Amino acid sequence: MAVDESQEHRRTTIEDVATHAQVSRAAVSKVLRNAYGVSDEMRLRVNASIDELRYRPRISARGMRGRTFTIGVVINDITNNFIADVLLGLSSAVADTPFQTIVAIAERSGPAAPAIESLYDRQVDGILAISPLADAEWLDDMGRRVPMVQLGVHLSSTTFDTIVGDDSQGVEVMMRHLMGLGHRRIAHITHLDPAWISLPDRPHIIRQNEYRRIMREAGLDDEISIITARFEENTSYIESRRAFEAGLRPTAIFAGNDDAAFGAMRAAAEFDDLAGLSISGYDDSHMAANPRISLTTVNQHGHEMGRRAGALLLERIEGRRESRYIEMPTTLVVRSSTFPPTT
Amino acid sequence: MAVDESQEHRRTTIEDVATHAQVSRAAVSKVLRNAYGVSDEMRLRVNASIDELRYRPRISARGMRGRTFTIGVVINDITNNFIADVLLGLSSAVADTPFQTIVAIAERSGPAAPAIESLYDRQVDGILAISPLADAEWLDDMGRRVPMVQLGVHLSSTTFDTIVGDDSQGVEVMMRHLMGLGHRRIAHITHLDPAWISLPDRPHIIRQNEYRRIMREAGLDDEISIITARFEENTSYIESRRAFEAGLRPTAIFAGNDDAAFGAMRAAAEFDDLAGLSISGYDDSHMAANPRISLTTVNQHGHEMGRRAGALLLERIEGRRESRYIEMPTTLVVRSSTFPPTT
DNA sequence: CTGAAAGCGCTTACAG
DNA sequence: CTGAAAGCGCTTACAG
Repeated sequence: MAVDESQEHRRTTIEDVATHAQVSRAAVSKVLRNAYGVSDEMRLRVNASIDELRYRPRISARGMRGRTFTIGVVINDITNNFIADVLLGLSSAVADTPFQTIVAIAERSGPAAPAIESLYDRQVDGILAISPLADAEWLDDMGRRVPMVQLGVHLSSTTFDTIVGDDSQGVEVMMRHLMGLGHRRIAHITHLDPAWISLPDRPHIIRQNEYRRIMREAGLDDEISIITARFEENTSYIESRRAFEAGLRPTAIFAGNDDAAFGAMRAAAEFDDLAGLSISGYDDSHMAANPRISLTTVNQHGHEMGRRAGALLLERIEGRRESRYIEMPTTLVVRSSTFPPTT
Repeated sequence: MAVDESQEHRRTTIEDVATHAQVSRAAVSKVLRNAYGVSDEMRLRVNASIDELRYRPRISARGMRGRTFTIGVVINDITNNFIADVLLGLSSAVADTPFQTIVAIAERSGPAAPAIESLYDRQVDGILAISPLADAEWLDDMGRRVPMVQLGVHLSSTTFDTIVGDDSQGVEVMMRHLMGLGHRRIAHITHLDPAWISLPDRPHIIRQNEYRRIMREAGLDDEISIITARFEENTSYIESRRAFEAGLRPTAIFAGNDDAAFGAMRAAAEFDDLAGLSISGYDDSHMAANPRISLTTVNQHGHEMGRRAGALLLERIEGRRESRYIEMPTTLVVRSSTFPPTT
């Protein structure tokens, strides 16, 4: 005997508890959900059995009759500090509810659809999609199928809620800061989306367009120069380096994201005549505050965005159907990586 | 009519597809799973209906009769680069399988149990627990319930597999490096676990013990000094600062983790007489390579660890029952943050 | 208060 | 090749 005891990972079920406590499955179910109509004596007995057998109900089975009490989040970059802040904010909004959060990680520059569908297949009660790489119509359709909040892309929908940072404002305060210091030759680092996506309102596109607009309005059309990289340290390093080698000599670089700014820093360090280059970013990630980095950047208040996204999602799960569109202000954080031009 | 069409988020079911394609549910199920015994004509018809209705089977319902094809990962720090590398490695191992990965994030210094149980409740087919903050017996019991691999803690079990970095070796090469540069007054920054946990073999404990052992064996008992912080930039900044204010003046600091090293850097920058302080870390995170940081550190090969963890987990899911214990070598990465003592 | 029964959406033997 | 039926582990009306 006992030969196969640990072999099969058989789960304890509600039936086991019912047998052990000598009651019906329905009774166990009621105790589980604190439903009305159970005697104290029965409740005690059932709870004892639950503890003794270390029973935990399967969410799947539960989900067949209703909710799974699960919120799914889709992200595409696990090291991104802004996303980490958003997740912390979401946690704070969800903490006192019975909902659990699970995260699906989409491929870095790959489509968000597989990750979103994977959550949908697992029957989450709601989805938070962070800057998803997906078509507007596809997202619309998804919003029809499951309560959804989208964070980052300036895209309003009738089927899901949207919460974005005020990217125009963020870029404006940053550009005003740089121009105020006396910079005119300001380059911008942007993120290249894969060719198959045509979603015009992703944050980096807005930032790039605003950069162009502000340069033009300042009469600096000729100084506009864009380094096309990715919002990631290494690609930004490579592309910045390539641009510097090709002769680009701005007095300031405004990177569309902190990681891209870090990459530009690394590249600039390799050119003696770029010692006086000002560099700024976007996101106010943790390392931006490091004294050796001390990056001027734009804080998007990710924690608060995540918290509000969580609140919106809970409302939707509870039945709200009208769409919300929220734009949150940003804050300029001035540090020592930006200073007046030295040439 | 049509008043409630978008109101209820009703899902398309296998029944809907069967009706639409004029076949039985069993037939749809077979097409779904590419099972034998379906005529080409029927397959075509069913697939057409599936596409038209955009039908996706519920994993929950599927899971009731078998697997959910889901791997659950538990992490406690979303911004940690080492963990990000592990996740990428896991993805590469799981990429060509039907398994999907979902992540549950445990509270930063809180117990891992709720996150692990949440995955278990959702009936994942296997769990990868990264440096879980949990009792050994509790983990043992969990391993009996579900295929599990634990990464990080030097803890061998009969119910789950373990994969760890060779922390002793990592500390040894780092200490040898520092001592080789001529350092004798070497301080160590460690991580403080919450009081309720008593798992002696977490990585930072091993690192601290090795540091002590090597110092003693070098006859440097009197120079041993430990800064107790957390493996996180800000706490490390605060505690390092406090130690410096109290008069601690090492020539080198070996932090048990890169983020802790970054915090120490920030603190040291505030003391003029610490300009010649060497600082090193552990993990080889992305920012360690930044030219302004250029941190000497230990690479744990997180990607490879994650890949092997994924392979172990798949084996377990396929039925292996004997436990594996794998220890992976580390590599010293020397950069410019360490140099001979200046005093 | 308590429990028998139906049902959620799938898959799996099993007949035909 | 095709489908009717049972069953997975829960919850939910509904009787008693």
